[in-house]
Amino acid sequence: MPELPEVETIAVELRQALIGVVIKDVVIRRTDFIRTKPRNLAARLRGKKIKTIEREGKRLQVKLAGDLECVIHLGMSGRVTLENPGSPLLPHTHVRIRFARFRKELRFRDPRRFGGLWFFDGRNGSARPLSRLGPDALSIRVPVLRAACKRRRQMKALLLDQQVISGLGNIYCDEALFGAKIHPLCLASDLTEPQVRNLACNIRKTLRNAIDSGGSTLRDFVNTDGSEGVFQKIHRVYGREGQPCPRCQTPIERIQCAGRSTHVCPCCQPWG
DNA sequence: AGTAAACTCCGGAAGC
DNA sequence: TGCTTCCGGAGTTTAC
Repeated sequence: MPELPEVETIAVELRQALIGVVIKDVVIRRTDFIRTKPRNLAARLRGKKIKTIEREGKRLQVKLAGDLECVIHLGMSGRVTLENPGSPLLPHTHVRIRFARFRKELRFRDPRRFGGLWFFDGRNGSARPLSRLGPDALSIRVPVLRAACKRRRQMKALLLDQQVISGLGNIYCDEALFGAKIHPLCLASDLTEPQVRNLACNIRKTLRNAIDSGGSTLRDFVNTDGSEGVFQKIHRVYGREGQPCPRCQTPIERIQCAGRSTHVCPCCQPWG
């Protein structure tokens, strides 16, 4: 499940490899994986240089020469990889991008197809069917969070809303709320000023920590049972139902919040 | 109006 | 072994 830390790691790696690289051609194996595109996309991509690669929330934004732009969203099961052109195509590889004078090709896999690619130019750019993103969670500031918390809404539901704050998914919501000792079902409008400050700090810290350990840990575990190892290393409540809270040893509980499975320490995160 | 819940997409994984 | 059920990011729809 690529969340902000994974997307950030991917952005760094793609940037190192692909800035200044020129596209040779694009193989679209599933047309509906391309969610929006200008006319004659394939022809327009040919020969275009990659200018910038940025992360915005859980999305990747790739800017190309000639006012072309690509937004990548990985959804639940999306993977983007640089591979040798000859290596076997894994199932659900929907798009391949090959380059001039760069040996590897970029592949997009996504079994569940919750993700996708959006291409824009000056003409379709104004009507993007992508929602506007709130301020980035990795650098969320107290005044912004304070303003968001004026609403009478369950705290976790608010944090999951990408239009309020962008980048937090199910896992890091639980982790940040645990860090701040705030119950996910708390009304945002009931938070005290110290709680807001603490939460802002914990959102940044949780994500930064995941990026820092993810960068090395993810790589160490590639092609092994990697996700498991990383999981146990950095998550304190997520996926730990029944296991002792790392702070107070009380068993972690799993509840439902905003339709998502939610992990909480009933002792550290009192409700009401 | 603002919030919440249900529904949609889909296939992997878990459970029976 | 083979079926059914659950799960979820995010947009849309529906209801309170």
